[in-house]
Amino acid sequence: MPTLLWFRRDLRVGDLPALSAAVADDPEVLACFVLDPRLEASSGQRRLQFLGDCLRQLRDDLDGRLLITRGTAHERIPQLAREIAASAVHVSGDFTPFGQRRDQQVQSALGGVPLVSTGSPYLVSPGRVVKDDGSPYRVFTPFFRRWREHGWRRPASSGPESARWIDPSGVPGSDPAEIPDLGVELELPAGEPAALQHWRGFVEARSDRYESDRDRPDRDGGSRMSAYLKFGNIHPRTMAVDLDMRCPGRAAYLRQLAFRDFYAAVLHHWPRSAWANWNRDFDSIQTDTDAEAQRRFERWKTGQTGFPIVDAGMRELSATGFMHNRVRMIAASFLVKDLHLPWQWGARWFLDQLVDGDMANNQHGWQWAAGCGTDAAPYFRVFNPTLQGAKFDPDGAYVRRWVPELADVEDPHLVKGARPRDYPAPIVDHRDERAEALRRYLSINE
DNA sequence: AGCAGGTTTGT
DNA sequence: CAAACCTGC
Repeated sequence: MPTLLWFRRDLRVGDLPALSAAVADDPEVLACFVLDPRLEASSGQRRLQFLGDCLRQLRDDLDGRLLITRGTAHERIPQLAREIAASAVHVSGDFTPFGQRRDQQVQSALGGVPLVSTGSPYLVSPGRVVKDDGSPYRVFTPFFRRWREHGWRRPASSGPESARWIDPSGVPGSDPAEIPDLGVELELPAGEPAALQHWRGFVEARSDRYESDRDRPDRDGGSRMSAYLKFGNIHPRTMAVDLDMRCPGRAAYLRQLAFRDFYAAVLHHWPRSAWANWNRDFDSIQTDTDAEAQRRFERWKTGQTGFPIVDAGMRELSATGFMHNRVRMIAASFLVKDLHLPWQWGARWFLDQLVDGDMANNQHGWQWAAGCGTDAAPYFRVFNPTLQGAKFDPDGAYVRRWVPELADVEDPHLVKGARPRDYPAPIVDHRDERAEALRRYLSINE
C-alpha cells in the first residue's frame, strides 16, 4: 500500500517513531514536506531557519528519501497522493484551527483515500481530558488533576530507522527545490538527536534549580525546549518519563507540560479563541488603533519604550527569535494595559518572531495577559514593568545584556536612578495608564 | 503567574 | 527596623 507521510510547516520529527510503528510492515512509504511559500516572507524566516535545520536532519535520517515541494498542503497532498496512487495518507499535523481546516480540505480533496492522523505532540490529545459531563475544563488546576489521572502512553521504543522508505526519485510533480538556506546560525541546533541531547542536559544539570530559577531571565533557568516541542523534534512523552515527581524541579516542569496540553485543549474546544476573545464580555473593551497607537506599537516592537525590562525582552526577541517567559508576560501586559493596544497585535508579532511560536500557547498566553482568556489574570492585576524588572532581574544582568545604553548604569531598571541620555524616555506614565486600563475594564459592563 | 498599604514578627 | 505576613482592589 503506497503511503505518503505528509508534514506541513510544523514538522514533527517526534512523531516518527509512532509513524514508523504504524507502517512498519509497509515498504512503500514516502515522506513529503510541503513548504508554504508564505513562510518565506520575512515574518516567517525565523521559524524557517529552525525548520530548515530540522529538514536537513530528517533528510539525512531518511537517507535522502525526503520529498520537498512548494505549495499549500491542501493542493499538493491530494495531487501527490493521486500521482503515487496512495491508498492512504498518514498525516503528522498540528492542532491549530488552520491545521484542522486544512485536514478537512485535504480529506475532501482525497475522495475515498483515508486520511490517518498518526498522533499529536501532546501528552494527552486535546479533547480527551473533560469533566464527567463531557464538557471541557475552563480552569487549569482541576484540568491538571484530571490530566494526571488520565495518564499517557510511554514513548515508542522503535526509532525512525525501523521504517523502510520507497525511493522518491521519479515521482512526478515534485519540486526538487533545495531547502532554503538562510545562512543564519541559531543558538540551538535542530533535529531529534540535538533535542534529546539538550533535554538530557537540562534534566541532569539544571532541573533541580528549575523551580527557583525559571522566573529569572538573568539566569539560564528555563529548559529552552520550546522550539524543539513546537517543531516536534522531541515528543513530550519522551520528556515526561524523565520527570520524577519526587524531584520538585521536575514536578514543576511536568506542570508546565500540562499547561501546554491545557492550552491545546482550550484551542481544540474553542477554535475561534485563536484570534477572538475567549471571554466575549471583552468584545466591547476599548482599544487604541489610531496613528498614535501605531507609533507606540512600533516603539514596542523595536524595544524603544523606555521601560528597560520591556525593551530588553523585545530586543532579545528581534535578535534571537526567543524571549524569556517571564519577560513575555511583562511585555504582553505592557502592550495591553499600558499601551491599550489590541492583544491580537502583540500576538501576531510574537507568533511571527518567536522560533517557538505556537498557536495555542501564544494566543492563550496573550489572552491570559489581556484578562479575556480562561483562567485569566483578574483585571486589577497590572504588572508594574519597573518593579517586575527589579524583582526578576535584580542585578540587571538581563537588561544590561540586551540594552547596551544601560550596560554601565548603576540602576539599570531605572527605579530611582538617572536615565542615560541615549536611552529613550518612557513613552507612557505607568501610573496613569494603569488607572486608564482599570477604567476601561470597569466600563465593560456599563 | 500583583500591587499597595497596612500589621505582625523576628532579630 | 527590616522581613514576613495579611487583605482589598
